[in-house]
Amino acid sequence: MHSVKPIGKREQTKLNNRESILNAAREVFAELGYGATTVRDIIRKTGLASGTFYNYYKSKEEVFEALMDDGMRRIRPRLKADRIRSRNFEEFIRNAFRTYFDYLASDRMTFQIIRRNPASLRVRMDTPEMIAGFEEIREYIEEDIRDGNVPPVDSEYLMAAVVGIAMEIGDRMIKRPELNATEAADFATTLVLHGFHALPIKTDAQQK
Amino acid sequence: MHSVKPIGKREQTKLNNRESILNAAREVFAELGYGATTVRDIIRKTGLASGTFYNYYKSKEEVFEALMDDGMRRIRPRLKADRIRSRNFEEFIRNAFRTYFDYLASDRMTFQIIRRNPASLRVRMDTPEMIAGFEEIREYIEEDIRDGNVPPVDSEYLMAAVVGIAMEIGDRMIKRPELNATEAADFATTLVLHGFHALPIKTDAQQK
Amino acid sequence: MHSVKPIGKREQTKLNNRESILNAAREVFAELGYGATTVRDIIRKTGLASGTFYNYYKSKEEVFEALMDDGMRRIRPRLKADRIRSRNFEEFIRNAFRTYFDYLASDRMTFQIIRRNPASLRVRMDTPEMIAGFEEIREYIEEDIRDGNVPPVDSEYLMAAVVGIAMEIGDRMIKRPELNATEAADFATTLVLHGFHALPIKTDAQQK
Amino acid sequence: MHSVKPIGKREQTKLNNRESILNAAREVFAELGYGATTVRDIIRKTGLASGTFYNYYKSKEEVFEALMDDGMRRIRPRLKADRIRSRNFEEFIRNAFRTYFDYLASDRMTFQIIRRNPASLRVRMDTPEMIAGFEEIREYIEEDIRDGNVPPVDSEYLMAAVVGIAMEIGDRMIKRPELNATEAADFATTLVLHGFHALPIKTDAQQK
DNA sequence: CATGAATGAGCATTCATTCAT
DNA sequence: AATGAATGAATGCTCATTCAT
Repeated sequence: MHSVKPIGKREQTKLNNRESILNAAREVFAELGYGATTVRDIIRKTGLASGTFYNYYKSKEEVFEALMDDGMRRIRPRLKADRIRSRNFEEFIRNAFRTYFDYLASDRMTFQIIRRNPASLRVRMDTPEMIAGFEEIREYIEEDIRDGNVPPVDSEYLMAAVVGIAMEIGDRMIKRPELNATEAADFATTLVLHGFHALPIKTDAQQK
Repeated sequence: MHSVKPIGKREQTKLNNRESILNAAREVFAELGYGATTVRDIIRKTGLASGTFYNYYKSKEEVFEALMDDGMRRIRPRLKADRIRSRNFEEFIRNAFRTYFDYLASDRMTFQIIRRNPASLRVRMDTPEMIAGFEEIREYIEEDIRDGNVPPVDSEYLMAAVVGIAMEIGDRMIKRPELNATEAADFATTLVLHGFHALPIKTDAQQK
Repeated sequence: MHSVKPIGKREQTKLNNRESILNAAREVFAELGYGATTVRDIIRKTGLASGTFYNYYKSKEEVFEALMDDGMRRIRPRLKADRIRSRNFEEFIRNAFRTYFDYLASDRMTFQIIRRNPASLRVRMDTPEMIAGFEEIREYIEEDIRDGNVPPVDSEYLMAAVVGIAMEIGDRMIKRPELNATEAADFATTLVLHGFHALPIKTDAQQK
Repeated sequence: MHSVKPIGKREQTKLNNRESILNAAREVFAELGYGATTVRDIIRKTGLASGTFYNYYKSKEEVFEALMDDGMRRIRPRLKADRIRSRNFEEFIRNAFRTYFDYLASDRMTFQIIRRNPASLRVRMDTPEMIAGFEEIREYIEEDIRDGNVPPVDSEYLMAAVVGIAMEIGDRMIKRPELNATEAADFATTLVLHGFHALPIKTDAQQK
């Protein structure tokens, strides 16, 4: 077996540069917050020449979008897998929350962009990839409605609720001293499936 | 009968200026998005001299914070009233969602700040007032736990879920052609109280 | 008698700054040529802060235009005076050329912008003021046509010819070791009035 | 029979590239104006790689010069022919103007470089070729002075006047709705030969 | 307390040019 | 000879902020 697609030195450099910029951006965003970050900050951390940056992205917005899309792109296949291996809506919701909180815990750094900011300004970008991800969830819901597994509810609102819960709980989760994705997923799942009075009881160990 | 609290001409001017700045800011933020707005833009719309601005606020962050706090300050008393007149947790949740979605519908403009942005960048600022508002909700929950009205669940996560649901559903609501705060409140309430299978059935009239 | 319009310190500064910028620009343009000059070069020579420049002009084009207009504005009244005191077209042409070449000789510097450039790039800006000046000449011609002093010729072309002659001869004049505006004016006038065979004979003294 | 000067494939490519660059430059200059045009713009329109450009010219100045020279080089032989076939100075002047205005009408595009510019900045480059062309005219004049056909006038000024008339009238000509090189040539010729009162009368057809 | 011009640090961006491939 | 990504100096310009009036 041999390398199917040999990569020239030029191609390699380009790949590396793109990667460098993304990494630098991730760090700077996490450090300074999105609003305070300037293109120059990213370039500085990159070590590349300023002109080079513009061969890859043309604004910090574009880098940020790439970063967000990157995250979403990693999640969506898992979400699709969740969907396939779940036997019913309950299971899908459970798996999806689990997937999301696990991912969050592992890539904590990217998502801390949100924090740090002096005035704690939170930023979220609805990139095409993210919107597509949300829509996918919505479609799953509609499929289940069609199949009679879910009552004919407002699928957009249900999706929104799921997303909102994931975001806010996820946000609190990564601020806690020790990350417990399972706990967060259980909480979110139960709430969506059965409402607050079915929520897991908090044992002493979980109190701070 | 006389004016209980006579206001000097100077005081009045100060009040007016503060108000002008806030209004100008609200409009500019809604128009340009938070990120793209500069202090200059706000000043320009104000008609005041640039130096004057700094007698009131010292950055766009501060104005934005004031704007957000303003909203929160208007909501919190209502939330407290909701709390008082509610006989149980269920009622409180219902009233709180209702209050929030009604407010959102009435002050749609301020909240559209979030939108508009070319790259659809969403900005949210966790001002002290907002955090306090969230904490208040959390305390209500804990009170109810202590009183045995609510099982001893993770109050922070429950609060986060409620907030997340309110935000995301609220967000979708104001994007819909006709605003229906009742519908949104019913949806959110039922989800939190009994889970998704109890959600209101979508009638034909609601489908597009 | 007293100063009718006392000028505050602020006004004075503004006047001075405008003047400084214009002077700096004139020098830099003369030194580097129009094309090679950058706004920063002008600012540098000015000594003012960079932002200050933009309070007065918003590009080098605008400064250049101001400079050109400035020259034209100084000439036009004299041209009008020439017109008034001339008893016929011949006299007007003679006086006008004379006025122009005199001005050129006195303000040689501004017009040397044109020169110096490595590739000897010549630049001319048709500012509104200049166009107006040309049109004025044209109108004088048309007036004379109406009055029967000049045959009904193509006034635009005649104006163009006069302008072209003035420019090119003027250009050669300021490059000569010693400026002789009278000689240039005589030459141009005779050519326009009677054609080349009536041109003044060049004496030995004038040959180089 | 065989090709007298066989051209290798390499030579052909080089010729093509040179041609491409010149054509691209002509278009870009006409579109953007000289000042606003960058080497990049030219390269982009060319389709060649940026490095390739530098194998042929080393700046936009050089390309512009080549472009101007190109025009001059096409005119000069015709001017020389005019000279030869003219029996006297009058005829030469007439033919020369005619040649120039015809050329202008046919290559209108190149000369519109001058126009277009937002601030109506007019650019003229005195390339060696152009200077040589002007000098040639001057030499013809001096020859005629030596031969006694023309009185001993200031040949530089006369040449300058002819050039100035050609330029300014030419400029107006190409701005007119329908190009009439004959009319322009007649006008210019008569002015130089006999002065303004001999100028062709403008018939009604020519008035707008 | 209002005013608004001056300030200059700092930013985004472009661009001519080089040079390894 | 052609290519096109990398380079980094340099530019135009904005902006928050100050402070004399």
